[in-house]
Amino acid sequence: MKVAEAARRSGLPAKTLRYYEEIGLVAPKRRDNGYRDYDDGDVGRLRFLRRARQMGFTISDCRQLLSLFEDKGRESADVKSIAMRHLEHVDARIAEMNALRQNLARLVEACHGDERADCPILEDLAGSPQESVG
Amino acid sequence: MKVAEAARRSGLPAKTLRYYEEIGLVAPKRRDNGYRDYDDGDVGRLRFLRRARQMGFTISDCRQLLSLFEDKGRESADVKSIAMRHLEHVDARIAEMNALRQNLARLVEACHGDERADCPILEDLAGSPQESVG
DNA sequence: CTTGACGTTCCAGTAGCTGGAACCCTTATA
DNA sequence: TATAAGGGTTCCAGCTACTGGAACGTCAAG
Repeated sequence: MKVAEAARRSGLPAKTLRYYEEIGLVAPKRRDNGYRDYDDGDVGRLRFLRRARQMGFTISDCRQLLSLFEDKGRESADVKSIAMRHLEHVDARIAEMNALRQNLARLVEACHGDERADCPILEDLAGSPQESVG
Repeated sequence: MKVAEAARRSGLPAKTLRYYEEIGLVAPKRRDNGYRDYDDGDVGRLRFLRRARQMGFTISDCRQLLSLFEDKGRESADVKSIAMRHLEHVDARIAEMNALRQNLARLVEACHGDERADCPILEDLAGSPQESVG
């Protein structure tokens, strides 16, 4: 099938399919006229990539996961190790975001938000003059 | 002061100071020899930017916040509006991340992670063959 | 033979820096 | 006075993971 059909079936934009070929993730055959020719296996790999990306795996992770997916002699420990590393990364990000969120919410609440110039948000960003920067 | 000292006092890398000048955020004077010459006001603006960036504001938001910071006739409502929009954005991201985290944790738990090829993580990423995509 | 819908490649841009090359300025020392 | 060290400068490339667009090729229908 041509790129538009593979895009429809995989749920990814055609542009992304071309990009994935460029970086060596999914390389379809070519027809005589130069058109890409995706088969069901390619579509399966593309769907796999779409879901892995949705889960937040990097392209580099996806490359390894896809290779494990194709390798019938794989060990599930290798897959789990990638997923666990990613989970730790996600947890760290969530913790950061939550901390940041608390700060931000506190400032938003403190700001009266009217026509006056006085603003705790700006004051906080400016910081106290004697603070150390290290 | 020269760029290294301004970097030290603001807590930002010298590279970032040059970048911020390039995009028109903080433009120090120049000495005759072409060296950047930061004053205390510049350092204040740089610290402000560092903290705003730490809070997750985009450079575009930072530009507006900095301009409000400098404008003594500002209305705090304008600051609060930017911060609230950012807070909503952060909340949305946190919600996404939490959902993703649940999925990922479930899969990691389900995978025995040993020498066997069988792996629920890969199965999930591959998806059920009859699932709809469109 | 033209039109239109597809396909192709290649280049640039996104956000926010970061690294590095090639070169300039200043000061201290041999 | 030559030179080396340790700043400074500019400019270009690269990072992630695409996305938009230009310029052009291919194919089926009218």
